[in-house]
Amino acid sequence: MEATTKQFRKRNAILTCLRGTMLHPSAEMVYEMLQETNPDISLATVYRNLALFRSQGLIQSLGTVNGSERFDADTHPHVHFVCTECGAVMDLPQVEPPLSLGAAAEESTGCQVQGCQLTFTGLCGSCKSKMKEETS
Amino acid sequence: MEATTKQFRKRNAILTCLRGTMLHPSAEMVYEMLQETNPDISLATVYRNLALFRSQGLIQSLGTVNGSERFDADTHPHVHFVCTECGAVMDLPQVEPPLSLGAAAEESTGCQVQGCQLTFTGLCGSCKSKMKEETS
DNA sequence: AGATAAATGAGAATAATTATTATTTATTTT
DNA sequence: AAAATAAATAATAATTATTCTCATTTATCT
Repeated sequence: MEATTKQFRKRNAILTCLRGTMLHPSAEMVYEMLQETNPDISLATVYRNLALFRSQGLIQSLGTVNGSERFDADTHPHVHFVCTECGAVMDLPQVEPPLSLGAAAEESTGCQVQGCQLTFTGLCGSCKSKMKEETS
Repeated sequence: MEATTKQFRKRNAILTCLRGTMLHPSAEMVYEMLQETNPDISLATVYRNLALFRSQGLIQSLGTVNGSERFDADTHPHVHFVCTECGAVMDLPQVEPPLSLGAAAEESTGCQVQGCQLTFTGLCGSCKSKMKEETS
């Protein structure tokens, strides 16, 4: 038990970090968040384990925002919003992912659909406010 | 007229190339496609002008596939499919983009929605076939 | 305990993209 | 039309995110 836990201490810290945030962070962001509690984890280990988790289906990639790949520990189908101003990525739990469209896609193209990603882009609440201030 | 045309000869070649393909190419792919007709265009010029076109709203980015950003000269809302095996990006004109969901997103979050991107991932027809062969 | 295997740290290597600078090309001014 | 100014480009250096390498640590198995 104790030994087993210790073996994956860093690995678990990375997964726990990702599961405990709503920021949909990049590898670098995970690394920085871990500095407080686990300053002995290297950036390479973060990258390595994120790749591992993804290959295991434990996490998903949301694509890149401003050049950096963003990750999500929630692998259930759900919709995202990306702020083009500040790069924030957030869930839109109020919006239903249109999974039914996947079947239509398969029928019409002969592709085999495995995943679906719906992302809205625009200005988040706080960036929208800032824009108004600057104008007024 | 003549002079004006000449001034933007390379710029136009890049936009024309993107408008004339269904491949949703990367900057590198555009560069390679242009080699036949415009071997004197440098890769930097391709990058520079793609960034310009995007800032002007003439083209859109579809995000990165296998590390490279892909572009689309069709800025109307439409759905895409990305093959996780070969990296092909194709339109799914049969699938209606769920634009109405954008309003719901705005109401529930206070964000200002400006764009919407729906992408299905999986195996394209030809990669699906190859998989079957290997299994049989 | 000794041998084997897995995980990690540190930094080098890679690949995509962006920035810099000199040069070419076009436009405007005189 | 010549000179001056501005824009676009080529070539390449610089940057940034990510991956790879390898020596070292740490754990597991015998």
